[in-house]
Amino acid sequence: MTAIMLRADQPFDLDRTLSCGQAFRWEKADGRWQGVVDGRAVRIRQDAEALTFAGADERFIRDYFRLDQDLPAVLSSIDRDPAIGAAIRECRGLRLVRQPPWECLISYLCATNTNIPAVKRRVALMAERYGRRIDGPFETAYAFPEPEALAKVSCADLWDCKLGYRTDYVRDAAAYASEHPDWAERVAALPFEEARRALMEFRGVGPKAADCVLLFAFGFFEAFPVDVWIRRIVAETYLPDLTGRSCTPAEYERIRRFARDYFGEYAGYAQEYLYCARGPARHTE
DNA sequence: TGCCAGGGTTCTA
DNA sequence: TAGAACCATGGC
Repeated sequence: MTAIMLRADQPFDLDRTLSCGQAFRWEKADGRWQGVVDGRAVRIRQDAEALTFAGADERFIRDYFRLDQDLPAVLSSIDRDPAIGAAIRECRGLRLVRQPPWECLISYLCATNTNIPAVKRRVALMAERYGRRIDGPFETAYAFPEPEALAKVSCADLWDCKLGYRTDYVRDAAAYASEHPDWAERVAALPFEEARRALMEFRGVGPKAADCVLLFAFGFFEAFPVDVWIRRIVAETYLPDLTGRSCTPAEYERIRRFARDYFGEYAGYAQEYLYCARGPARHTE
């Protein structure tokens, strides 16, 4: 086991960070989190300012959890009103992790019109069946399958991973990514709006999924994904003239541009804090 | 049992 | 171009 002593002036809340719904491969048992990230089976726990972990080195842990990002400065920049202020107080220490782009893309392809437990199940099934088995600090861990591995899977077998109508989207993305292994590097090198358009070239990736991948994998912090929860919060707090229940493309565009102008370059952090602090109907872990 | 969920695509007017 | 229909599944 390796330990990091966190700086008192740089808050970090492991529980908030891993339970807020941004990543789908972590589970908590006996006070410890275990998950699979980028081919590593990682076990980690937090006791106050001590972060103890196995399965990865300190550099990887710092990079994945963005421990070197100045979180107080980020939160100060988005703390614009009592609503986001309350979310910041409730969830202080939540950090946006740096997810592997390929896994993040497929995870959010699987996250359309569904709930978080179902997404976790789909991702876990794909990993168990088509991912590489990993030795680590806990038993039977599987890496998320590489594009080449998923591209070879039959439609029926992928369907059996509970993907439903998303099956063809995953197969198409796997075929493309295996033929263009530099796809993520090319997206990362683009300006934000161009990167967004590039991600939406994948069939099954619309504005919401693209914004999630930009935020959670590529570190475009101005991305502001609008799901049903965020739309509800924005309508109640910031844009009361929003009508109806569905989010039309024009409305999505209006909300994300409002958020970028209002919260600034770290609007994505505001989104995640509002999402994490949302009301009592939250999902179960 | 019905509604809802980290939506997107396709069809139609 | 906007709105409606449709899509599979699982939690509650």
